[in-house]
Amino acid sequence: MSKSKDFLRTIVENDLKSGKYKEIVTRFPPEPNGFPHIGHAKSIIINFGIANDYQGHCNLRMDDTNPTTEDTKYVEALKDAVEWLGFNWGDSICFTSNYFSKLYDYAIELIKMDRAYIDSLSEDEIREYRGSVTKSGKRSKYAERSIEENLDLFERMKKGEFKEGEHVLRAKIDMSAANMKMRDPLLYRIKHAHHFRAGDEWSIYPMYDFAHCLSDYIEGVSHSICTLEFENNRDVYNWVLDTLGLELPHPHQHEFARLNINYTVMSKRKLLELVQGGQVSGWDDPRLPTIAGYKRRGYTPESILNFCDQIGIAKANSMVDISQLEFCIRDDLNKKAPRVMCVLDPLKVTIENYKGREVIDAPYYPDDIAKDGSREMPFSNEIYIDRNDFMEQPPKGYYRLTPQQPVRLKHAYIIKCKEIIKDANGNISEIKAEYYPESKSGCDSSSIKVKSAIQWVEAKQAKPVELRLYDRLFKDEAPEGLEDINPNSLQIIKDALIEPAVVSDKFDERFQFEREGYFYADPIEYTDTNPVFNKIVGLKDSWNKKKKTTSNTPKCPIKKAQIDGEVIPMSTKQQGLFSRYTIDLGLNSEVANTLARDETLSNFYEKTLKKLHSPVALANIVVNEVARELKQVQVDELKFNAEQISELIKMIDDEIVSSKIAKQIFEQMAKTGENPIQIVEDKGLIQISDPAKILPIIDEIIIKNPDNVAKFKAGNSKLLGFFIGQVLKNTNGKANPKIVNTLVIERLK
RNA sequence: UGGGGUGUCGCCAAGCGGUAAGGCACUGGUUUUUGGUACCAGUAUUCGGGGGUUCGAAUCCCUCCACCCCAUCCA
Repeated sequence: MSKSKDFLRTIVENDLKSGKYKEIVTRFPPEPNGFPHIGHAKSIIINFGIANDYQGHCNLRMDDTNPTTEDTKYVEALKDAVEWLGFNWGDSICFTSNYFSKLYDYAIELIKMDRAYIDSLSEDEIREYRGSVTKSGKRSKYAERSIEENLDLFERMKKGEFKEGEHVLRAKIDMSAANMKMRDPLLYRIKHAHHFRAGDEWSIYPMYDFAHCLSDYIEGVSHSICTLEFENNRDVYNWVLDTLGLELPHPHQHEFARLNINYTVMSKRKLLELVQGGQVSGWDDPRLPTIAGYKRRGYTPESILNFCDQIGIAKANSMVDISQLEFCIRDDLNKKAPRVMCVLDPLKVTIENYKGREVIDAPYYPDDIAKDGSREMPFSNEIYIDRNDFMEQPPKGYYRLTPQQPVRLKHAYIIKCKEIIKDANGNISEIKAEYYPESKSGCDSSSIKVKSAIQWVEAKQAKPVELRLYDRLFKDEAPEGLEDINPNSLQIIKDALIEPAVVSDKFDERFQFEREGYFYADPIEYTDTNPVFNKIVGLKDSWNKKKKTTSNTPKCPIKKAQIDGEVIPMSTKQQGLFSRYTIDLGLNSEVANTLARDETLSNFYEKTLKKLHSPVALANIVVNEVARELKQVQVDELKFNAEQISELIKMIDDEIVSSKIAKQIFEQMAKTGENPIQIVEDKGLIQISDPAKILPIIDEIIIKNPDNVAKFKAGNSKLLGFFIGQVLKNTNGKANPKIVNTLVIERLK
């Protein structure tokens, strides 16, 4: 856990520390209308992970408020995903549909408070009345219905007396809110649909904005973590809980950026399209980023967990490179998977000087993996090697078998090529070779040096095996649609040859096929007579890469030209202030500009000026520090006043305190409203300017950090900040930084 | 365009006024009976741009720019 904390855990820790919540409760709240994908995995890992880290609890909740799209089979897939990733949801899973009657009661409460009403506008009218992002909306005339009428209508909606679309329940908030989500959001709609759990009991179903916050509340959730697109919904979330006057503490919503990975799609809609359109074989197609797909392909839960841990959690929309995921599965399997030999594209080799046959005992793991186990490999004069591992006219740097270059058969002998047999088309059909009898693996006395060891299988006893090689589903990094599909995303090899022990021993279900990649016995279609392996991921291949990079695309760091937008011109009044500030008071134009354009700020500034004639220093603190406070609160809410600011500046002018300390004092003033002079007295913040006091500290630091001294002397001037920082730290910030600065430079000369 | 967010290496991502973490990718080298693994080394004079404040700014202030989300009776 040396890794730095993500922002959600920081929030959780602060909330725990401040006592806002006694216990951490999170939830993973998918809608059961599709198969979960790796983006859900990220959410699962965040929610369950945080609950685990802080001894809390995470609910698995099906957000089943839309009966027309949801189904039990998705519930099962979701449960399976959570379980596979190794998390536990406790006694039972939650369903929003369990709360339908509670939710209904809350809605009635809202109606009784006159904070919700039955609207009878048509769907189109509702849309029209909502306005747009730039135009405010207008409220429906039905908003004026009496509470009694609303209550009556709502009950009849529930009973199913109306057709779909005839009425809806809406919150009464603000039709001209800048946040579109707050323009009287819909709370309930009529749906005469069969719900996969609630059956036909309900004719009305709650909307997300109403159901979600209340479900969280009902379950005692403390941190309701969702993705960025719900940021605007947070206002509604809080409105519902606040308006109902629910007992504190309320749950709080926090948003993070959803996961995107290049060369794939992550939206449920697009995934559904691929499945329904037959572009893939189903939700568990190994090319899909679904949990079912990864599982079928052979990914381990650990690799997904690790991946999510590596990519972190933040609020910036981002696109993670697929190579990061591939690294994680390789990294995991490298430690776990037994190595075996499989020849994807067999080329027959006859070893002419080898007689008889033998059985070689070959370990499953290489020396650098501390695991035991071995299998028997038959060997004879007829074997197969991969067609790639022989070249008649090799390029420079080719390590494998050539007419001139011998090669080792892994775990067996060194062979050399004697003759190349070709068919009528000139294709190589067989190699005649010779072996070196004294070169056997483990007891090699031949002293022949070879550049590499290749995989092979014995011809008679090798088993045919079907291999399914997967490539990325899309050829485009950010695919838009079906036209971006990679036509070669699936390659099936029917006649690969594998060593017999893999099928007979069943040592494991995931293997590394040496020099090829990691493969997984297909959990559904594998049989002993027709073994099928899915390629999980290839090994890194620096040879292949080297060949490709010859036609490297040169990097052209085209920097987009920054366009400077137009600045709104100043009013005449502002211009007057501006020239007074620059000409009469000698402020720089930037500070004067900021001041002149901001009336609150300039008023405040004028007041400080009355107490102290130090126009530049006062302007700086007002523009930089006071402005920050004013972003949070109104002027009349400020804890400090202009007079105190003048006092603070006076102390800087009189060199009683340094500007660094002044910031510290200012922060305290902003927090408590204490008088600056009082703060200085209480804390003894008077600055130290006496070189006699500072020098010994500098010398001590110089002795303690010989490396940095050397670096500094070698020209690393950035280190000046380090030394000054150290001195300031040693004096609790009280040393006069200007003096420290000159003293340090002098000492290190 | 109103509102809400986000910009730190090719891709993720720490950092919250005092030497620009880490991972992936990439490039060298060492070890290796996997062109794998492991190990070592290299890789941002600079944090979207421009100003300002400060002894000192990725961090504070101003301003501009770019991208994402919001006008489903979806979630």
